[in-house]
Amino acid sequence: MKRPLVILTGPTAVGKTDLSIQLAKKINGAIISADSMQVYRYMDIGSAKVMPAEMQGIKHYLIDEFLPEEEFHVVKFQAYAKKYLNEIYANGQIPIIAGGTGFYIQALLYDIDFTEQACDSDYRLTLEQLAKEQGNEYLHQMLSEKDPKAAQAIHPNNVKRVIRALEFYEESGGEMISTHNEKEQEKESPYNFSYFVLNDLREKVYERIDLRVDKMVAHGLLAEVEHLRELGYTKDMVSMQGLGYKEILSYLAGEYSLDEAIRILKRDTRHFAKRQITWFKRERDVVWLNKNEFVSDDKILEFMLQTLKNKKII
RNA sequence: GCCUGGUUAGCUCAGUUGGUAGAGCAGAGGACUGAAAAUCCUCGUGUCUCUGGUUCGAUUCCGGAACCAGGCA
Repeated sequence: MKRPLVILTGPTAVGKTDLSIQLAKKINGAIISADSMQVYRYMDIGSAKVMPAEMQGIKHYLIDEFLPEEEFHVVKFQAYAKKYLNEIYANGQIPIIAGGTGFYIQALLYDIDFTEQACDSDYRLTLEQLAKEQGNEYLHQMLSEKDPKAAQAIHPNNVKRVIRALEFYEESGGEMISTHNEKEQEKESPYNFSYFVLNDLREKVYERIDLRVDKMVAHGLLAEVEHLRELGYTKDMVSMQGLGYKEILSYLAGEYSLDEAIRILKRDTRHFAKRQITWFKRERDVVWLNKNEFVSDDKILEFMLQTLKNKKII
C-alpha cells in the first residue's frame, strides 16, 4: 500500500501558503516546505516566508532550518523531507508538500536516486577554470567524448549543466549521466499522491508579483538585506542568489539605483514565475487549479478535498 | 504666433544613398535529475502619423496638416 502524499505548488505569489494551511487544517496535515529560500534563517521578507503567526498551529518543516552560509540543495532536501515524512506518518498525519521549487518536489515524489558521491569540489573548480580559459565549446567538446548523448542534450553555453555531467562521469567511475537520467525518468512514484498546481491568469500572477515586491520594500526588505550583509553574507552564496537578495545587494554595492533594483526584481520574479509554470506543465499527473475557473477560494478547497477522497488519500 | 527637432513593433529608439524595415527592453514558448528564486535555448509584419506632389515605385525626397518636446515672442 502506497503512502499518501499531497503536493500543493504553483508559481510564486499565487497564494499557495494560505491554501496549504487551510487544507492542512481540514485533513490533519503537516506541511513540508519545498522552497529553496525559505529554508534559510534571517531571510523572511524577501522569501515571503510563512511566519509562525500565519501557521495557525500547523506544523511546518524545512522553514528556517539552515543558515544562509550553508549550502542547501536537492539532495539535502530529499534526505530531510524523507525523514520528516516518516515523522508525519508516525504521527498519523498526512504530509503536504507546499512550495514552488519544482525540482525538489520531483526529487521527492519519484524518489530520484542521487547516489552518494564525494563532493569533489576541486574537480568542479578545475572545470570552471577550464571553461573560463578555453571557452564553453571546449568543455562541451570534452563532454562529447565521454557522454555524447548528454552533450547533445545540453547546450554548450549551459556551463553549469555541462560541468555537472562531466562531474558525474568522473565521480561515478565512468557512468554516463544521460543513461542514469533515462533510468530515473521511468520511475513510478512510491506514493499515492495528488499533485495540485495552483495557477491564475498570467496577468493576474504578474500583477500580484509587482504588488508583492512593493510590499516587501515597504515592509523593510532593504533593512533585511543590509542586516544580512552586516552578518557577512555575500553574493556568491547560494542563499544570496535568491530573488530580492541579489538585486538589493547590487543596489547596496552601488551598481544601480533603488528604482532600477526594484524594476529588475519585479521583472526577474515574473520570469521566474513563467519558468515555474513551464516546469509544472511538463510534470506528469498534475491537477491544475486555475483560480479563474473557481468562484471562490472555498470552492478550490472543496475541489481538492473531493479529489483526495476519490484517490483514497483521505 | 514664429523657429527648431521629433512622430517607425506594447515601450525606448536605429535604419532604408527611394525597391514596404531592425536592435534593446517588455512579452511568448521551451529545456532542466547534486547551484533550481540557479543555469541555458528559441521566437520580431509593424496602416514606418495623416495628406497631396515628384517617381515605374515613397516609410525614406518636396509641400501641407495634426500631435509631442524645447526655444523665441
